[in-house]
Amino acid sequence: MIDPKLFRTDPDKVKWAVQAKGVEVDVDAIVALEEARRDCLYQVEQRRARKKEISKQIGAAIGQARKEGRDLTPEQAQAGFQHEQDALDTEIADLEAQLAEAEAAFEQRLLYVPNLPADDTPPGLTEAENVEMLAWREPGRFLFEPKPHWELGVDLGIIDFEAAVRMSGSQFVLTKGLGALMERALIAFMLDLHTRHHGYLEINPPFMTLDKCLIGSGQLPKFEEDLYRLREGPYLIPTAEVPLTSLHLGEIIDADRLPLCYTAYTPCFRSEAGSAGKETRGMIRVHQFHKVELMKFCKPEDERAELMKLVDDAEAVLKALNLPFRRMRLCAGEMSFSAAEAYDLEVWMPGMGKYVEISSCSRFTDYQARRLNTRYREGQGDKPRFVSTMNGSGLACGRTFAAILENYQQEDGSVIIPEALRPHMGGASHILPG
RNA sequence: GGAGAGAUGACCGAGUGGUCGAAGGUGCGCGCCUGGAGAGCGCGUAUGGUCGCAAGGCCAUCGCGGGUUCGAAUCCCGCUCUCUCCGCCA
Repeated sequence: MIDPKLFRTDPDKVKWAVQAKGVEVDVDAIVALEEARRDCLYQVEQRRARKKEISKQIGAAIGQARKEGRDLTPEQAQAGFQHEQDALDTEIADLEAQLAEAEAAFEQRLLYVPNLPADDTPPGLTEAENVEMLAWREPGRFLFEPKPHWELGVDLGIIDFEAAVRMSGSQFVLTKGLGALMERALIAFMLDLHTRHHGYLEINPPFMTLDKCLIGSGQLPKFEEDLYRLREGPYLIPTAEVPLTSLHLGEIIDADRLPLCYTAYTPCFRSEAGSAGKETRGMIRVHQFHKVELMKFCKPEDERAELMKLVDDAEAVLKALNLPFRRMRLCAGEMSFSAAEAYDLEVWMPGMGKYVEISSCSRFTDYQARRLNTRYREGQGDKPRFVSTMNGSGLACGRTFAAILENYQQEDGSVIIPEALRPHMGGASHILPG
């Protein structure tokens, strides 16, 4: 969440942010709730202070009497205060109810307020306003008509949509043979790259998570319908971002440990509500896919630089696989709810004839850290401050798999295996039809 | 799933109704001492909220949520988690 104080100190900035992201939030109503909350709090605290004072006096009187050897029962000590205490009790009970209501309403609304975009975020609400930062490698020229990956994969016998749909329903996919091996190789390759060369620590987290973590990273309460929930229990993770971001829930981290860089492979489960019929061909949009995620905790002042390094780390995978891509800076409205600054990497898909998102890298300022209460301490005696969090795909494996098929296809329908993956595939160099 | 034990500050650990936000220790910071280091000595060391220009005041927090009481770390109820034993299991 954003700093609740902003509603008092700079409500216009919040209004600007909400509008920039194209979100419907009544900021004035939240400001009013916050004021009501504070007013109640003051009233309650004043009465509680008086109550405590009386109790202390009673305690002191009893103690004093005991010291002097007099006999003073608690009832006698309390006698003169009874009336005032009763009055206070009634008032406090009443005010506390009001306070709880105001607080709950305020906090509830706060969860629906998105993060503030960075000041230099390109304005806009749609994909068309995203800004291309760089393009790496021209899309390859083909002397034949390149096929989309769903045709290639099926023809090569390494993807089986029908079997997956039969056993699990629409928008599931299954790989087999060299296809399954290549997916596994991609995971291993990406993890090796990030751990050995980019300094990330590998994490193998649970694939189920509690709602507090989903609230922490910003998926809940707003995007409940996108998630799979186990019967009355935890949810299946929609991305490794959730467990990774929750790694230091409630902790205060020593500053000299920062930045903390983590990478994790996990499957991702998404209901993709509302996307039925949209781009459903192939393995681009499915309910379950593999992803290697990158995630960092750092100090606020390092956040921007760390994000750019993280984007580089994600791009390194595409470069190592020699896949043409471009880097897009997302406009305000295209960024996720919790993000302040975001870049998408889009890989060229010759068979589909377009760029497809394969990584999304965002930084979240203290938005997630505030919800998860993850802080750091600069030095002994310093106040803890919220850490900055960021993450990015490095990369989505299914889409990378599809991109390899499409970019490495040959006229005879075979696919060359990228050099970088061969050590992970027992040295295989081609996937041949038949 | 069954039985038992436990959860206190960065850490260890005291505290079973009354100035307890919490003894003592460790760690850490500052100072003294020293040629220097160590030892020793002194002082200081939670978080959040709220009011205040500030100094500081006030409120909350001893796993979480309720209750009893004028007053709860301490008593009662529910929950969560950890540990031990039993059962089951990849």
